[in-house]
Amino acid sequence: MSLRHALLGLLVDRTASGYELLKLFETSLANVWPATQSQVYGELTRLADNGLLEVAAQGPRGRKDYAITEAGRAELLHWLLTDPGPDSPRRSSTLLRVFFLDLLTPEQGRAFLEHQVRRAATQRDKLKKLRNSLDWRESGMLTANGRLVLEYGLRLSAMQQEWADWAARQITPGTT
Amino acid sequence: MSLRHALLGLLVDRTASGYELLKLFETSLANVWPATQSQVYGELTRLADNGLLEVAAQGPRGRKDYAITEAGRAELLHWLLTDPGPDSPRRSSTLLRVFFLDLLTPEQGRAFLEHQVRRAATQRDKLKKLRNSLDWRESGMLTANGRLVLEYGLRLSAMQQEWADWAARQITPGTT
DNA sequence: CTGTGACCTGTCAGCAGTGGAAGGTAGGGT
DNA sequence: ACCCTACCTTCCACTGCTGACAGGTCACAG
Repeated sequence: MSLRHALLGLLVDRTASGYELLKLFETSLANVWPATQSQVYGELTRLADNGLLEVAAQGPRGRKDYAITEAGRAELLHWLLTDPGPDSPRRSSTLLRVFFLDLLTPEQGRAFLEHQVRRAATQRDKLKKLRNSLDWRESGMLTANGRLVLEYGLRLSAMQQEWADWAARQITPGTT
Repeated sequence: MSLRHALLGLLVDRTASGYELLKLFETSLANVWPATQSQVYGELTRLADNGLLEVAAQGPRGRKDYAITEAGRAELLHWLLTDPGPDSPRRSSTLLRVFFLDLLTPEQGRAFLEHQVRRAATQRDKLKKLRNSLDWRESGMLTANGRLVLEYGLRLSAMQQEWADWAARQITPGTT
């Protein structure tokens, strides 16, 4: 139920339409909290009903510019100071597969893990490029906080790559 | 939709009741693919309907011992050889919060991240204890594959701890 | 002035997952 | 003989999320 807070957060220092927010999700928040179109529009109307947002202006083609209200700011602040609890129990179909990996031949198992190595490496490259592309200046929110999150992604993919490589070598230890 | 495959996997070399499977989820698979009671029982009947499982025996108090069928084995194997696709876009309310961390005071932000450091450290300790408790022998599935997954958890929590520590120091750089 | 594509919003069916209620049986301890 | 606990299953209401469909308007190019 954090979609609402993501939206509130994006509207703190700017007003935007559902369409714009959608784009923002695709770019900045995609790796942290993806959301579909239906979800965003639905949540926006709900937030407006609850008084956490208000329609600041009506644009050209039915466009609605949403702005955060005082109540919305309060709610956001309150959420930020709340304990996230155990970060949603991570469900990973990849790790689930690893759990049953001995049902395959060692060759197949190694192939699977090496595939994961490559996947992680690709992800890592993508993030590196992203970092280099917008590093300097650009005060558009991605400065302070965005960099922290980006760094997390980098470290995560690095760790995954190393782990998968290690795991692959565990399977067929002494291949002379 | 991988719950079915988790169940099939658990039934590969043993037969079990829904109740037992539930316990297995709580212990071994909890960190990789948690499941609730309603889900397990529901999926089991569905799997039996589809012929991937069969009721091998009826126990004392309505207990049903499920066994995997040939069709079930085939399905499981097929799934294992399938590309997992991009591992479910990870939704993290913690990272979402980090994204909006500059709405708090630097002190509050640092406190938040330091809390994450501690959380990760706790998790790490828990996993370490788990590893030490069942390392030797014990061929109960946790030998080969389980160790790989456990190692993933250890590396993940280590990474999270280091990252949160680093991030906390990013916020108030020169505290003389 | 026509079409193509970007902009912009809304709704609905369906599924996976959560949480909890309800109901019942067997076995062990006192 | 009794109760308590562990065992064991089924059902349901609710939420978050997905994917797709449906509908409309502005802007610009040819």
